Amino acid sequence: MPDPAIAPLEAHLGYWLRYVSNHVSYAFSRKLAARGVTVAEWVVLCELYQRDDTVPSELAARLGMTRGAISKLADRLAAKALARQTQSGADRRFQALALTPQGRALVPELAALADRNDAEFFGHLRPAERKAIEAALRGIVRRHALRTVPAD
Amino acid sequence: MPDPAIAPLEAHLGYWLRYVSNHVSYAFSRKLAARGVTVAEWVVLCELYQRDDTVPSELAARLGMTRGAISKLADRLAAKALARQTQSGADRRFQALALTPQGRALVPELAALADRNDAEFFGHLRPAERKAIEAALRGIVRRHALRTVPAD
DNA sequence: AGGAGATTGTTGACAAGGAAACTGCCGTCC
DNA sequence: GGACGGCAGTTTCCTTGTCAACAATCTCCT
Repeated sequence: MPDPAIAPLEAHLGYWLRYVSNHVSYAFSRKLAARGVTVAEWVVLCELYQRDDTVPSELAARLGMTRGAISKLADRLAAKALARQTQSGADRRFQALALTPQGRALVPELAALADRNDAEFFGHLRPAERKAIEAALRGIVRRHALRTVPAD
Repeated sequence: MPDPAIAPLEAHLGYWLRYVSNHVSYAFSRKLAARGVTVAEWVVLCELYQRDDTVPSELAARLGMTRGAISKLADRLAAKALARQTQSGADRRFQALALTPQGRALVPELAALADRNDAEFFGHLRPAERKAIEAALRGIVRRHALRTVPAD
């Protein structure tokens, strides 16, 4: 008896999603690497840029990462002098993160790289097409009540 | 002077792509974990199912992974008795991989999980919508001539 | 023939994240 | 007021992948 036929990987939408997503992230990571930053670090920097003094556990929840991962990431950012721990609140358990001036100055440059990367991959799509895809993806997020989970 | 405003992460299509892709992969990995298999292992098993005696370097190129990664992956599959190395060709450098009977029997079950996972996330989309997204993603792959992540 | 160069798979060092145990710090309940 | 449970960060170990160096093997060119 012959082996049962199975659907090839390319028949799954999830396959193409992951395929393209990996390439987009990879291309972006190359651009960021030229500035000595990783994608995960960029995401944290971006969060801190928009809301400074954010607490690690908050970041972990928002980015879908472990507190342990954030802890190490914060160390790396501190080693690069892009962020530092602050002791703002009264509760000494909370050790918020804040951008250093260097970090704050860097974010807009990285944001430009992000814009460029997105345009590079999706700029050729017609606006309606873009909107449709984004709406579908947002719809999936809403349907599955996805909130916490892996950033990478 | 106030900080320059930057586009939020959610303004980028790449963000949503990665977000959803990570969730889909994560959900799939949970299903596979129940069978003691990882996503990377599943991909290799699937390749071998459709074309046995595939050479590691070919797998590496096709999957966008390093030869070293494939080597370790092959070790893991061998340890689980799902695949084994064969010495089919004349060139003794090539040590092709082939599924064991257990591995071959397992693949259709895993394929069912993949089908279920895909349906879970994308089954609610109208066929036209599905096709449009897949076409857009395929178009991006074609436009950028993505085939292999330049691993080295 | 025979050696230079390329290719294949393997191995070791490193990076980055998850899981779980551990350390402080806080609030509550007696 | 003091022990106890709960929460925030850290640390340790494990997994998995890349990178770079390596040995074995083949190809080609003279």
